[in-house]
Amino acid sequence: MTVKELNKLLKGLNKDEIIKLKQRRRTLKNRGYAANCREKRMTQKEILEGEKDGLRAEVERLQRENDVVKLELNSLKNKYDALQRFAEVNRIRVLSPPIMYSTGFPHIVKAEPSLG
Amino acid sequence: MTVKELNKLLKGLNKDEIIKLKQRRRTLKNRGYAANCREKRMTQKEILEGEKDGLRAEVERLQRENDVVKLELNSLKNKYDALQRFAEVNRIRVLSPPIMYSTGFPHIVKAEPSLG
DNA sequence: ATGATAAGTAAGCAC
DNA sequence: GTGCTTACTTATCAT
Repeated sequence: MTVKELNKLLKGLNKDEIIKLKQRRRTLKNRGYAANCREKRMTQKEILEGEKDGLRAEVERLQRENDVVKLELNSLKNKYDALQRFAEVNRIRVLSPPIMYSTGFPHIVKAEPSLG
Repeated sequence: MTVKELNKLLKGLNKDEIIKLKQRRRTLKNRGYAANCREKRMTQKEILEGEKDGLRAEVERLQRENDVVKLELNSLKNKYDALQRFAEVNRIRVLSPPIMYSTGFPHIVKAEPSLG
């Protein structure tokens, strides 16, 4: 390939010999181009598959994250509901003053739900 | 192609003529196989890209869903905190009986937070 | 002229 | 023998 001009220096040849040599050089280069082309095809295919794998991993990550957040949400919903029931009980007791017994302390009508 | 056996019926020929014909048939078939192969390659590439697109869509869907759930979670956290502060106030009032004024009703020390 | 790519050809593998 | 795949060659296109 570095013989680019060198070949031309070999001009002391039959003209069709020169043509044949030039054609030979072209063919060899084409061989390289073809190989190049094939490799590029495979490379791009691998890239594509790599991107696919990356996306699949991302999907799984997001699904796990999603599951976690949904569990958190459910858990908090339960806590919230429990707290709300508890608050309702107390609000009622506040709005209508608690029954007083001889102890002088208000009667606890319902046990507190666990608040985690 | 349906001339499979028909070619053999044409056996009244120079033996190398027969070989040449068989080779010709093989070459033509190979041409078809090659085209087939190329088309398959392109098809599979398209399939791969389709799967990639599907996964990308899935990722976006999950991200949106994730965002929604996280917003829900945050919103509920706020509600929960507000409710908890409210409950604390009332719980205190319950544990140490509310101050009574001349009206005979307990004094509301702090406004209730909005409970949605 | 050089590089890339599509189509065709031939070699080799697998059934 | 048939079909598929790979490497090579050729034709063609763009730079």
